[in-house]
Amino acid sequence: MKIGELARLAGTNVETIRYYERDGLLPVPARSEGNYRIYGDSHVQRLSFIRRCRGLVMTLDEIRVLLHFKESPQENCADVNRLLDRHIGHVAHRMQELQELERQLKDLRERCGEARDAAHCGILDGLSQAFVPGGKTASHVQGTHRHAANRNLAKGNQGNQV
Amino acid sequence: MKIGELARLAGTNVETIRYYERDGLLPVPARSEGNYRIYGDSHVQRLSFIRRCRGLVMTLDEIRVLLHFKESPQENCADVNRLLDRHIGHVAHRMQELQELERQLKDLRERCGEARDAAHCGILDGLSQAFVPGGKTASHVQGTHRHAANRNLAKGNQGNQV
DNA sequence: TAGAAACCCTTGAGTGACTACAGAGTCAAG
DNA sequence: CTTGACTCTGTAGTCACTCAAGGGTTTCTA
Repeated sequence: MKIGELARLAGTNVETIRYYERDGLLPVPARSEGNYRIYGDSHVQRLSFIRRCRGLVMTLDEIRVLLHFKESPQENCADVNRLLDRHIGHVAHRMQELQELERQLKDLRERCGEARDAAHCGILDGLSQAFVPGGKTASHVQGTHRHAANRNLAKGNQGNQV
Repeated sequence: MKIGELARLAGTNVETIRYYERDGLLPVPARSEGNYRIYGDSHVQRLSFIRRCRGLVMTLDEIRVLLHFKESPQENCADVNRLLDRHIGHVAHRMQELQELERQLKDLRERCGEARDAAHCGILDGLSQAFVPGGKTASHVQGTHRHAANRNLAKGNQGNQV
């Protein structure tokens, strides 16, 4: 099959497939006479695996580790477990941060019930004072502002994220 | 004061300040004889405002709107309220996504209790099957994977996020 | 069989909000 | 006068794509 069909089957778009190939996540496929990439079932499997992992907001590097284990069935999978545990930790951590963030934002929102002139807006006042903005962040799960073009995965944003 | 002191006072780093200047968030400051940027209290105020907003995971564009209102005290602040409401919505949405994500990851993790060979790892098995990876994402709040160098704000990642 | 439409190719740039680095200049202390 | 801390500009890198230009190939329809 050609790249367009692979894209449809795996729910990706074509540029992403070519990007994964450049990035070494997908093997370089055969080419047709007209220089078109030619794929088979194994590519569908592998790409689907990658997209499912991305749907779980793993980084491409994490996915690389998982792919390595898929290809080395005799190895011990303890690293897979560790990777997933760490990833779950990231997600949990990010959720805590967001909860704190939500609390702060709601606090702030309550400072200005109705519209008035900006000089007396409680929100702007609040933002001008030094309330403490939580702590540090060290996870990799992202994505609240995302405007367009997310086709069918929980990408959240262009980086990777939990 | 010079840029280093401003950075310390506002809890930013120096490159970020220059970046904000290029990006139009901070006014172009005066220069010393030796071509050093010279800042005053108003810069500290403004930069701190920006960093507090960033701590609440607002985008630089959102912050630009807020700065505009701070500078136009006679205008009606209804847009400020709207902006914050939308932002809170983004955060809430992202939290729901993360909850779903956590559920899926924990499901997956339970498939492989202890280490064995990768050929029989329930996690790799699970990732190879077609469980549905949630829905689309359209927020802008990010950040679970973030590895280093987050100094003192809830950045989460390099994009912006809720 | 011609032409159009749909598909594919490569290359390069753009996204957001920084971060890092190279190579040079400035300044204060010892 | 040297050392080291600080600053300057400019450029490239981050992450995971996404988009567009400018061309070639294949397939469908008239």
